[in-house]
Amino acid sequence: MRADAQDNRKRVLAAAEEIFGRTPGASTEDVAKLAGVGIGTVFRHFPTKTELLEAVLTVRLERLRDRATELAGEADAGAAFFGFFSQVVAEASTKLAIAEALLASGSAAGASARNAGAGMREAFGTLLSRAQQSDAVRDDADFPEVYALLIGASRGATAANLEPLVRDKMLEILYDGLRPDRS
Amino acid sequence: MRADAQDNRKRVLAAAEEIFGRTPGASTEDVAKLAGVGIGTVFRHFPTKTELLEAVLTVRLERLRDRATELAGEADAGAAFFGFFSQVVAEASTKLAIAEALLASGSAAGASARNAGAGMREAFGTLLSRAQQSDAVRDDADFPEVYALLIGASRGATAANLEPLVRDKMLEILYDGLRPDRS
Amino acid sequence: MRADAQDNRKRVLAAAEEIFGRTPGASTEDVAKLAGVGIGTVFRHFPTKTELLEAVLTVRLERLRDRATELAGEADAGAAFFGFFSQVVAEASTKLAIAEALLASGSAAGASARNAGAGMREAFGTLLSRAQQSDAVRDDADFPEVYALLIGASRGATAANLEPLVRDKMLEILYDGLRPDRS
Amino acid sequence: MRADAQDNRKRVLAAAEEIFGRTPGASTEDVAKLAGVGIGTVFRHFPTKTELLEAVLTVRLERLRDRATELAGEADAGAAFFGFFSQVVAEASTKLAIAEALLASGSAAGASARNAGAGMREAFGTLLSRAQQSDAVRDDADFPEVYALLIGASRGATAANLEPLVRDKMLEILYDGLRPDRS
DNA sequence: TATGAATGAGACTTCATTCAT
DNA sequence: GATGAATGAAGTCTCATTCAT
Repeated sequence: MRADAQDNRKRVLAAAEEIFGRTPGASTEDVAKLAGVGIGTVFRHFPTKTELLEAVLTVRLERLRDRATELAGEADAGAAFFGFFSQVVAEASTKLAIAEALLASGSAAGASARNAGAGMREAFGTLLSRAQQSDAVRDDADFPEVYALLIGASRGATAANLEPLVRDKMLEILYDGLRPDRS
Repeated sequence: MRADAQDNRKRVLAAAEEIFGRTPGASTEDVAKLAGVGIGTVFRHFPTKTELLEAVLTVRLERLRDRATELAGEADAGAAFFGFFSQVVAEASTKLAIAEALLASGSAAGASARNAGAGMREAFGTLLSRAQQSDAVRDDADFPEVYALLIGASRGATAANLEPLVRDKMLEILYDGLRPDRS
Repeated sequence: MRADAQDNRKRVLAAAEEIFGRTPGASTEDVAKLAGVGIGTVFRHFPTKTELLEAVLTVRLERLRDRATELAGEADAGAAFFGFFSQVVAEASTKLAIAEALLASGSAAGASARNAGAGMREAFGTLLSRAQQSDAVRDDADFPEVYALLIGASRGATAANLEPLVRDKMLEILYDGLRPDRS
Repeated sequence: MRADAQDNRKRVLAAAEEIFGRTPGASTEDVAKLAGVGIGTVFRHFPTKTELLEAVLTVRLERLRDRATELAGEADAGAAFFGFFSQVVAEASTKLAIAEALLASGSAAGASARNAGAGMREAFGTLLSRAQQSDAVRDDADFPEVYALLIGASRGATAANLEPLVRDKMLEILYDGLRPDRS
């Protein structure tokens, strides 16, 4: 692919992330406008609106996966786990809007997004295991429910449009539930 | 209003609840078809798609409010609180889809839905206070964060499409966080 | 026809005259509301919106015909002619709106309105002849062009939404053209 | 704008002028069909039916303004004035239908049409003044009533669907009224 | 007869997608 | 490759007309 084509692809992707993060119902034309390209260019790189949304979601998920992988190398496993959890929740609103837009487009996420999601979940699973091994998280919490809590906290924070302070208090309650019994 | 008109109104509302619960992006025509009436009838009862969505959401919220009010009379305040919490989460998926559809229709919930929402929150607040007075829920948990947890758990369960078993384990963790310190 | 049916018919007609005079694009429902009857009643008396409009127009035209016939008996033929002319122009706006509504309904005026129109034109023709015989109007002005002037002045006054003063000055110019040569 | 787009814009405008001139209540689809383009194309060039109608009306008014301006340079001021008057009346029917369609679309003419109208009136005012200065039109006729006569004659000719001969006789009467007193 | 709820064709408008330039 | 004009299916909503109550 030519260099300028590469460039355009990136600009479209960035524009899409911004627009769909704000307005899940935005039109493809809006994306083109923000990216500063013609609408034809958007469709050349992403033959379908669904594919564009998937690409955006994939980028987001890969970023999270990378962050999780990075944190997996840290010494304090508990801090790594809870730090990642908090960060995901803090950044949730944009990503969720995108996921919803994708859903509304009438398609479950395609292969690439699914892969990125799987990678992210795997990395998060590692963080969880290590936190449990170092006694920072209770042992009887299995991955599915912890992951559901991550999703739920993200969505709760987004939907209620929580102030950071309230969000932190919500997470503190949740983390208390996740920590091993102190008795 | 005539009896048959009442009937149709109910059928439209029921159809809308079912359809939008499944497919937030559904068309008004779909609702009419499921209700077995002409599209004109839908618009006669709900002059705007937004109003239809609001009506559906209002019904849902009123149902929850009534349930909360009812539980507020029970002897075991802790059981009442956690029972309501669990029920809301269990039934969340449909209601959430409706709320999303409403949002996508470009309007914050109107007066009636807002009222019903406020009523529901108030009743839930009462359940929380009583649970705290009877030492079933920790005292330092204020309403905003607890409500955010309710929303979040609902959305998490819905989004992840959790099996009941996993959902219960998720809630168990959450409830542990909400209970007073066990030390 | 029963007395109350007669009554309803009149009320519908009056309401239609008022509404269509103001708002040529008004709906039949609006007429029913103003008349204080159900929409079914409107359609029972006037099976078609077009027929309703025609009835209204017919009433108007008959009123004008009667006025012209009445004036034909007056002594001063010139005063009668110009008086009628001025009155028609002054009252034009409502009637025109109705005629337009009828036109927009996609039908030339039907039999009854045509008859009433013919009657009115005939009476106006008599006024003109008598005015010419008494030297109040020039002899070389034939009916078609004088009638066109009547229509035109009516429409001009209506369209331009003239103040009465300007309208009178306009008519004065026109009347000067209609009077016999002053040499 | 690309050449082919320019072309289509013109074709749509021409089609609209023809259709709305004949049938004020015509649908946008009809315009598209006559123009030989998809309905989407009509809306791309004129995002609203109202805007399309305005554009058509503006074109018409600008044409008249240009003609008036052109005539203002002629030597015989009287001939210029009466010539313009006659031409406006002769071409009135189409323009009027368009103006009505615009009115029915629920909007007073927008900026561009208003501007064009003002320009036309100004140019017509100049024609009038010059005709008065050269004693071709009576001095006590002010602009408002003369303009009302122009509108009225146009509408009268249109509404009555006059044959050219009758129209000319009507105008002759009107012009006699406008000329200075011959005594 | 009166009522007003039901109907559905048709209007305007949006937007994902295609294709000539 | 890029552009943006063209397309038309689909959605929301209106309203003349019909029909059950």
